[in-house]
Amino acid sequence: MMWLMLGKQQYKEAPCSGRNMVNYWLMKSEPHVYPFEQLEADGSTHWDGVRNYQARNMMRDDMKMGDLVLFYHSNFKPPHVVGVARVCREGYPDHTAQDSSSKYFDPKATSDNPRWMMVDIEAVTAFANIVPLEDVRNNPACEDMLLVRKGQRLSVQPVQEQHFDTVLAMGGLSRSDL
DNA sequence: GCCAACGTTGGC
DNA sequence: GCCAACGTTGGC
Repeated sequence: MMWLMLGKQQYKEAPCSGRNMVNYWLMKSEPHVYPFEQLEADGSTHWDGVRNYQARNMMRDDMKMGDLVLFYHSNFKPPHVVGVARVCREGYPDHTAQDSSSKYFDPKATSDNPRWMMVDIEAVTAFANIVPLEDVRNNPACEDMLLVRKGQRLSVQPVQEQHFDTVLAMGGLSRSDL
């Protein structure tokens, strides 16, 4: 079992070593900025603009090809999980940090030290029905899920396998739909 | 719009 | 290394 520190808090994470091991994640997007429907239309996208070190470190070090991602719509009523995506390119520099015309520009980022990283994800499938945050919170099986932890705000976060399966089922899907 | 929770910055 | 000030996230 691996342990991961998030701020001052420590929590358990599923083992992430081993060649055939699939890990699970949740990524947040504001639907008025980049909705899941856009990912489906695009096929895949690079996840630029993350400017948080913990999220960066996970994209740089931990997210692997084939890892499955719960796609979450934040700043929406109701906030909800909308579908499943998959990591299709592992961590590499976020070029928008070096683009002075980008809103994600960071003057401290250079080609020698890009500072911020991203991954690519591809759409897998939308849920049959969206899963509101409140439903996740009210499901005892999701009690320990990071998403429903008070004060938690990471835009990229690890998900335990049993939580992934639970949310998938709440969305009306099963593994055979992926 | 409010505000709790958290992260970052920078003076000391 | 401490910590106050500030900025951001994101649910409500």
